[in-house]
Amino acid sequence: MKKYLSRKVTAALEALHYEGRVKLTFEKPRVESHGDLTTNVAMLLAKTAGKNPRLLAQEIIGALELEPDLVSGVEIAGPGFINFKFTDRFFNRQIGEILSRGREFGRLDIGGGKKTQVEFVSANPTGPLSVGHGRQAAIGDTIATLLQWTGHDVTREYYYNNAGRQMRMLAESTYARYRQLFDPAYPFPEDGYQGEYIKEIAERVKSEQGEALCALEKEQALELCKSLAEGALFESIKNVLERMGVRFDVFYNEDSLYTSGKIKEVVDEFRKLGLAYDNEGAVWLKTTELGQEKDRVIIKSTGEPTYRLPDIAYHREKFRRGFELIVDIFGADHIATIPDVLAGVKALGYDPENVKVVIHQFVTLLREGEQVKMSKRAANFVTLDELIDWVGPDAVRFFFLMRSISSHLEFDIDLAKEQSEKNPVYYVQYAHARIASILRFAVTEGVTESADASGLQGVDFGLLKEASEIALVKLLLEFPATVESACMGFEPQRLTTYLHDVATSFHKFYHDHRVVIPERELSRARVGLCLASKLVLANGCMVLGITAPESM
RNA sequence: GACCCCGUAGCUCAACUGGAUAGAGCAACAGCCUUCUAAGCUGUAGGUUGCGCGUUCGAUUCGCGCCGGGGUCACCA
Repeated sequence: MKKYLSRKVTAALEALHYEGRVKLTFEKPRVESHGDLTTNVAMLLAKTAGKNPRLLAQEIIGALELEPDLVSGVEIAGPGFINFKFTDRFFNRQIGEILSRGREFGRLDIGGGKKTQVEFVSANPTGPLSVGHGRQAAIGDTIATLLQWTGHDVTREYYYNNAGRQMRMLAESTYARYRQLFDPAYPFPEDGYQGEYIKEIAERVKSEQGEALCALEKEQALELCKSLAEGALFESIKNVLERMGVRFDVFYNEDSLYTSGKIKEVVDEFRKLGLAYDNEGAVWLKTTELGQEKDRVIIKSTGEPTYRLPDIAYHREKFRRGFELIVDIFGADHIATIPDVLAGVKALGYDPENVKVVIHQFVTLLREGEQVKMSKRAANFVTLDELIDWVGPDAVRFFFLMRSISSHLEFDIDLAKEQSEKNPVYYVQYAHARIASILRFAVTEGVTESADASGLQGVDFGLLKEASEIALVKLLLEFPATVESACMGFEPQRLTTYLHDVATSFHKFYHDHRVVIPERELSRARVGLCLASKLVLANGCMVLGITAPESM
């Protein structure tokens, strides 16, 4: 549609010798009465041409050569918009295209097979995943799928660290809880992890090992506790991710950066570049020379690196592994680390433009109208597992994706739990199930042989002329563009909003017109429209990672 | 104090990257099932887009300054 008009208007501009002065764009007007597409070229040209935009528009229209069976109207409106209206035929003939592309409808080629990595969740195995991780999992997984749908070669990656201070504390907490099973007075470390899950892990250690750890040297016992706790936590993390339908291709261990010498390599290289120096026993990175406000420590005086160093090394490895587009999904609390990492990567000779950092804001849970305060240390925090238990994986994913990434997300548990029939996700799924039901009925009544496109050869979709039919078709045809804009802007909420609109448009069509009717040809055309709607809903749900049920 | 995100209907949020008359869902009110799923549809009401300047044909969107909420500012990750 845009392509067609773009060709025609360009030709007109050339005929008038206005070509190349401004960028020609078409947009879908918000208001339906303004037509199907609009362009503002006349207004943009007005300045350089020194003419009234409405007069210019008139000139352009005069030079246009359009086919009347495709375009039914062209008019000048407002300050100088040129509005185009297409014929119903132009739209409804494209239903056939949706049907023939089927489960592929909405897929695009624009990525050109670009090797792309999406890193997300990346929580260290020190506790169960929180609802915040859940939002990240939903966002990351959906962005990854969107990238696949737009023709990128995508790797989903989880980066974790099973060494360091946090893991040490995990081991000590587990060990203390274990010892408390035998001696309730055994002291618990001051900064230990308070959560119940530590006690559960300790119970597991006891059932597997009995009293054996009490007899061991403490260091040895801690080592054992660490690996048992890590194993248990990773198992639960993978389990809950699986419940959400998230599967990673690669789990990348930070430790491998040390054992393979990559960390040292980076430090040496910074020294060689004159970007690293020693001061007060620590190694500093001259981030000031890289456009930052102050220099940063990369190796502490204790000899341990700060998080920046492995992060930089890791990002370099991403480039070295051949990723052309690197997408990092981070929570708002990690925002401060990004400039250092990007500056470091740039200093090492890689283009930070190829790293897209997507930062999402936090999730607030509401229960009985009260905000649920959450802290990993304190015992009161809602895990992702619990949230899924309450509202189900589809609602969890959909809710997490409904809001724009940069907005705080408020998740009302009671609403999602008690009034689930009012969830938008059910609204969308219901539309899909309803269509499935109609198609089954159409088959029973002999309108078509099967509930797919195979029985619809030679159907004349031109028979669809009703307002709610055409409105639905137009909306369905916007699916690929919606996938594209959701992907390019890293804004999955565009898709949830869109699917809700499709469901609304379908419900309205359903309400206005019966599908299975005596007029056989019209009935078959409507079956085609139902099928096309079902495909768009199903494909959209697939991208969002939620189910599209055949019945509810 | 510095930097980042947010501020849109009573509530939760959209708004296709600067377009025309700012839209949905809850909540409120009034209607619609003898018929393919009423988990649905139709209508009413609800707004100075936090406030003020500026940029231009045109601003919820871009810039500056305030106000309010959240976040980050370690030799923690």
